[in-house]
Amino acid sequence: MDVNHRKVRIIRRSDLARLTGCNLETIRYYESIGVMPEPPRTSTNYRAYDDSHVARLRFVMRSRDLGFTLEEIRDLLGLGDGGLHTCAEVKQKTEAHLAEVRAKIADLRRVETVLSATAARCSGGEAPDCAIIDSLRGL
Amino acid sequence: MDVNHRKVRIIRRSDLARLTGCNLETIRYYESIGVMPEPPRTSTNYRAYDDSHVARLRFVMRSRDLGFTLEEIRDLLGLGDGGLHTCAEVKQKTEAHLAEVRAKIADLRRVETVLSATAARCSGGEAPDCAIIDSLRGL
DNA sequence: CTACGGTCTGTAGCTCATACAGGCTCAAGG
DNA sequence: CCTTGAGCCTGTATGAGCTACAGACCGTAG
Repeated sequence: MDVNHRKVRIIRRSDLARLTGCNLETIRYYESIGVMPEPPRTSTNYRAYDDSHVARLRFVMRSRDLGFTLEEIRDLLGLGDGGLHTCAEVKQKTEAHLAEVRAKIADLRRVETVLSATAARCSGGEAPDCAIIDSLRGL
Repeated sequence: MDVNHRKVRIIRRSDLARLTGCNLETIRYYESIGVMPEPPRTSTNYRAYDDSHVARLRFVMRSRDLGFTLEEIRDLLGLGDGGLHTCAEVKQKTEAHLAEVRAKIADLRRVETVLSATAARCSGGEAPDCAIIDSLRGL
């Protein structure tokens, strides 16, 4: 009869951090900006999370890894005024983001080309003169 | 005999912004953090730049475009305590940065793969259920 | 009972800018 | 000469996305 007791065993903030790999303080930050819900509290005012919070935070972190902004994540979660509610809306957002990611890759490839060409021109000597510096100067 | 007069014609902050494409306020910001030097002032306290400032700011902006942080740029310019003074040091910094850029490209490519696969699975319908959301949830 | 560690809140700091308020200054037009 | 509008000056606020710390409270092992 204390099955209930076992089930209700709470997850503290530090546990949630450990379970998700999220920084402890970031959890509180996410709560403050509405990306994570305000959890129930213990009688002594400690945050009491459960499995749903773990899943939600993992979702948030995974989306962040994929480069979505916190605003977009709020949208994806269907929160806030402009929450997305249909699959079509979510797909549209995802594709827009995908386009951004591809543009960023193209940018970085240009950067890579310039940097590797620049480094290759460098003598690597002890002198303060440097081909890299010169080329950054646009000489 | 007023050759000197012609030579000393000053570049104002707005001119520097126009010549480099840098935002007006950003110039002042760069000065405050030591990436740009404090220029001489006119008798009425206006900043008085010259060609060397134009070159320097172009160097900074080009480096920023290539993804160097302002801290790294300070290093490249040989400023501050840990200023780089030899070609070898500069080359080392450049190659480290190049490695970061390549890592970032690899990251983004993974993101691209996930996002495009996810978007492809989406029905795009009117329903609130969504394959994208589900896959972000890690189901 | 006393330590030590975890939690609470609020707030400051970080990076890389951008923007605005309120006060000077400069150049052109009347 | 005076006015007017643009441009400059300073300091400070804002933005995202966190991170960190101070000072107070709580909880548990020894």
